[in-house]
Amino acid sequence: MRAQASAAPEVKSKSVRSDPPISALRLGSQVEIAESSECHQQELCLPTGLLDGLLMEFASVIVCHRRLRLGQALYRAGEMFEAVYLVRAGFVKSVVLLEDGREQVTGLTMPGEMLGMDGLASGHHASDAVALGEGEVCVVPYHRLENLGHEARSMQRKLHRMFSSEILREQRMMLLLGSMCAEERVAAFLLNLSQRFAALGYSPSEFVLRMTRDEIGSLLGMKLETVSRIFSKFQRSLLIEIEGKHVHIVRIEGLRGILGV
Amino acid sequence: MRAQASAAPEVKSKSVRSDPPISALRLGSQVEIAESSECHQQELCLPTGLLDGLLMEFASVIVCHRRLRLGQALYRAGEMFEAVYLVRAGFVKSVVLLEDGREQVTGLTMPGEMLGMDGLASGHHASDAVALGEGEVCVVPYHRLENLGHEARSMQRKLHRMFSSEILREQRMMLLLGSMCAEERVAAFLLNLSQRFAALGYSPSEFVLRMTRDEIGSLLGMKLETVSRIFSKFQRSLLIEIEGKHVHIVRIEGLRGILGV
DNA sequence: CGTTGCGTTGAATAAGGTCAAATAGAGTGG
DNA sequence: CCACTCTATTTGACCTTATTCAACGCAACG
Repeated sequence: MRAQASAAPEVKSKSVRSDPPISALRLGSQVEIAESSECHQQELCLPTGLLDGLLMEFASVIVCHRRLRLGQALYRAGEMFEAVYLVRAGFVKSVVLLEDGREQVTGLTMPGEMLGMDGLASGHHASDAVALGEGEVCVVPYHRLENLGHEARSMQRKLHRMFSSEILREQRMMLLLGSMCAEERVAAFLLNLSQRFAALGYSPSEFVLRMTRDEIGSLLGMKLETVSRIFSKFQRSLLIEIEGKHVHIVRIEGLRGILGV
Repeated sequence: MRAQASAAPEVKSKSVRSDPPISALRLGSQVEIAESSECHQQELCLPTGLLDGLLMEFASVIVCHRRLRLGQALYRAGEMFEAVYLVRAGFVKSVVLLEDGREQVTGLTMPGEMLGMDGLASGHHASDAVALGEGEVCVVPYHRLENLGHEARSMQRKLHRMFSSEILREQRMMLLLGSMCAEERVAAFLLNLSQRFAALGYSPSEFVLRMTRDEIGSLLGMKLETVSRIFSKFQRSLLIEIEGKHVHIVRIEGLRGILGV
């Protein structure tokens, strides 16, 4: 039916950007990171100058950038762990596979966020990291991080906090998967995205999903049909407008209400 | 309310111990940690001399031990984060609460394992840690860990691995919650326990659950009745024998089969 | 010895999953 | 530029699974 989003779905996200990009984000100091001039305009990216605290802190140990295209893997499960990655532009999904072929999306990493920390324990990555479109990441070799942590106590602590944040994120995910019904999960998903887009200086009420219904379902522990039905239901209740991957949150309190907040 | 657990059920776990406690565990070196003489005999505890790599490594920064009794909290959500904890005896569950009162058990920590790392990111614990019976933990103040990591690079790496392991554990939990049916979850739960008991030198086929059906259900994302039904079903299929909290795994391959392994 | 918490079980119900069909867009090759 | 294919999405009908509600047994406890 309403399959649409032809020409420029990605471009839209750009037009949607509303807040001033270099707005009130707690920036500690300035940073000598390469300008994101190479960043494709059609991709959601970390606005130049708007850099997450993390990204700034670790700027000095970034050895290189890596471009990714749709479906390309940053790393795969089983590969040697050598670096963690800061997403600079685009979206990356993390996927773990069960022996029997089932797979589950365990995370979605947006610009300004870090991924890859799962590989440290065993020395090998435990999941696949796959780009959901064009993107770019900063490569942060682990041994450099070690040096950094060793030299400055404050750095060490930031590193730990980074790990801990990932633990928290997964904890919240477990809560979602373990104790929410399908509607609540989808509402929580949309609210979470909204908040993260806002933190990047983009509109919190209008954005483009980078995942298919199937991927969203995998992340939220449900089937793609269920995701689709719930999107449609939210639209009928005038909570959102959705057309393909383009989402407009109309009544954010309504979504919050579903979560009982 | 939930006061129970006085004398008997715990004693069973002792009689169950079968493998020699000081068996083939990859111990790196010996350790100068206080003997676990104070360890209550009726509690499952880290056998003297059998210490997890982690526990050994961090022995020098353990400032004190803390006894816990049933239902007592090691920490609660919102409390200041000051230390992580090594479980020496007994079991501890981690619980996170939703605003609306719902709660979910996010983890079960057994002797030799560490908990509390969730508090680092914000400086406040994000979950409650509650003892599932008598127990004892080693208190490892975070600032001491920092020192350790700062001084020795190898220590720093071990610390990171510890964090990473927790991330992996939660990732596996997300997989369980997001893509397994109820029977598979229960089978995975039993197999996981079996493996962890074995690592402690206890029988992998016979052990005592320390959680109620309700707590198990919360951990596995299902209702207590469902847990009970599945235990009964496994018993009817002669995969396990179960009587209250006492479990005997009869056909471990059968359980593995359910997981499609 | 009644009360209370925990566990088991059955019957009814609800939530999601499965299967199938229809539509539309995006991409491909001529 | 068009025909064709492939994939993503939506929706309906039906079915399976797990939850809900309720009853009951058991053991510990005051």
